[in-house]
Amino acid sequence: MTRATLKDVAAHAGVSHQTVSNVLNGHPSIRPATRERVLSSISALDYHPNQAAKALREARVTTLCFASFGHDPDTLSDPYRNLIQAALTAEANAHGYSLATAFLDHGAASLEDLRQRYLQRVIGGAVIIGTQLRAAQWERITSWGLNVVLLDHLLPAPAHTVSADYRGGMAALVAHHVSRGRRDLALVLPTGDYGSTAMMRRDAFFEAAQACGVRARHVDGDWTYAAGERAVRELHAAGDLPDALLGGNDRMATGALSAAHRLGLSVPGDLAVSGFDDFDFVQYLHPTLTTVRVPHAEMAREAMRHLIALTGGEAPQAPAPYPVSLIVRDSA
Amino acid sequence: MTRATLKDVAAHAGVSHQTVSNVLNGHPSIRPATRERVLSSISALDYHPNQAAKALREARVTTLCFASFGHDPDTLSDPYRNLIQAALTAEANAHGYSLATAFLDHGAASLEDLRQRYLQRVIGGAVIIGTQLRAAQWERITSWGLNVVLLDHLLPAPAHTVSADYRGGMAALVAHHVSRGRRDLALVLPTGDYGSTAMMRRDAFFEAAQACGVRARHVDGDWTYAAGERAVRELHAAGDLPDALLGGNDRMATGALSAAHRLGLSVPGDLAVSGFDDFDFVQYLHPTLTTVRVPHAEMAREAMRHLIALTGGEAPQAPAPYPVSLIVRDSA
DNA sequence: ATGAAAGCGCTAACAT
DNA sequence: ATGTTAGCGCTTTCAT
Repeated sequence: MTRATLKDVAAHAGVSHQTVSNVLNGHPSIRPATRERVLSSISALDYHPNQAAKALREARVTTLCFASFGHDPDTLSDPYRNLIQAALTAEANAHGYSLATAFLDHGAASLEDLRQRYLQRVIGGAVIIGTQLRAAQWERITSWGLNVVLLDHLLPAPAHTVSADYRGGMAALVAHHVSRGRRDLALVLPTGDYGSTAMMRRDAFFEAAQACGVRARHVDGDWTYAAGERAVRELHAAGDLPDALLGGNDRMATGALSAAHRLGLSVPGDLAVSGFDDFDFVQYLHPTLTTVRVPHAEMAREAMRHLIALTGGEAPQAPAPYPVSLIVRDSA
Repeated sequence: MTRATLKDVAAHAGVSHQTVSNVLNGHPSIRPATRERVLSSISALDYHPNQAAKALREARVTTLCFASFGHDPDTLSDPYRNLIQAALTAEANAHGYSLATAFLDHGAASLEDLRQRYLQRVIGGAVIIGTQLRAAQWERITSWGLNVVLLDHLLPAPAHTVSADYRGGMAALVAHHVSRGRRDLALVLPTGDYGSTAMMRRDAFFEAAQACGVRARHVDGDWTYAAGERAVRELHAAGDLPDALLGGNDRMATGALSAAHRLGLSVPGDLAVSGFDDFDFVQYLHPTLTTVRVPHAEMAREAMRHLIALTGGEAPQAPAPYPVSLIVRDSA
């Protein structure tokens, strides 16, 4: 079945193809009668504009990209990604853009792939989840000229970033643990590259703990369930278990809970455990998880709006960090 | 910065633009010397073909679509979606296609959106997760002429489906529960529409239970954590708790575990709990979850290969159901 | 083995 | 208010 083109509609309505185009693009100075005739021809022929032709002629790209890290199933299946993807897709579609996906890693090939898609006009911009992005990679990407908005990353302008008030969230969390009598806090987070919010949260953690006069330590962990479990097991094996373990995300907190169960530790009796994100499933853990809620979906929508503005040549204002909130449940 | 076109490369190499095109598309009858010259011009000018122009001229679409259900965070954040999306993306990119995403629901708008994208030549085909697809929706989609491959759905040809051996998996699972002394099994699954694998698994469940001579019942649940929790709570409230609860997926099993904890039931002592999927996080539940592993990623790759073949005008053979395997852990 | 001409479906610029 | 001409960047067809 060969689909109708502008010309077919024009012939059917007895006007020039340009008039049809004008009607479609809402141009002024079209006689109502003509407009009516064109519109009825359009629906009679079930005409739909060819986006490829439009894109070529207008020299603009109608696909944007969502890039995130993770090849292993554990990282891939982080609910975080899904929520963000859904929000980005909805926002992009609402503005007439399609959203493609890219999965990055720390090798050269995945970045090269993204660059190819940019140079071939397949994608016009990208929202990148920054949590695992390394400084060198960021520099490469910016050197291409691709419009990029970073989620969960904090870099000075001219970078475009959307982030949450992790500093405030961490301060509230530490205060909560201390108010419950905890005096020896361990935070599991990746070491973090320049601009990473992990770095910022770690700093906020130490500041807050120091202000409260309690012991604070940092344990390295790469966001996975396994990392949370390992952290607790190693601290326990070293005979230096803290009285509160702060997971840098809900997955690591889940792993920590699991390790506590296996070691026969009671939570929160022997060890308080908290997370960061507030994903759905943490209400179904045992015990239910105390965590910091981060408005990932709203942040993603803002990032997409920002990207679309950039793509349209605007210079949108940097959004303020999004407020987070402490959700107290049973684990801490 | 304006990017190089075929003409620019041609001028730089001192040949016609057509010759450059021939070199790029690996046409025969190009003198090695010419070819060399063209290639060096290409890299000198950092030329990259414009996909929009190519797509227009070749009248083909280079973007495929991944469509799945779910607007609520619980469904959205099912790890299932992520694993499948990553596999589909990798396979699509490997074949030179981009992958867009669509989120469907049971309203008319989301399907209309998909249809628009098809008619506007934005997407050339789709892989759809069938678990929540209704018969009426499926009929609408097929009426368009869009190439579609269904994941986790079972419809007779000419539908294209990729599925797993759920029947065999269910039989093995029931046999396992019975071998551990269970005599009263409850399965939580949606009621399921025509072609849904939920329907097939439910049938297999009753057949297997009957063959073993044990009691079997079906409880309605919509794949969410909340549904699993509700199932256990309601059975318990009714004073007719089974001795094994089979979650139709890992999320519902997780919810069931949570309910058991809150009701003070020991697992697997008072109640055995099993899942279906084998996602990463079920190893971190307490107790660890006995489940049936489904090779979602491999199935997704096969679905994408199938779709790409369809898009290329081939008539690929229907793949056999993928084998599943019982993973015994602590919960059953 | 290479070049010239035509046109995919659309919009921008100009003419009427 | 509408029609005509030109061309986005590429590939297909046909000449040379």
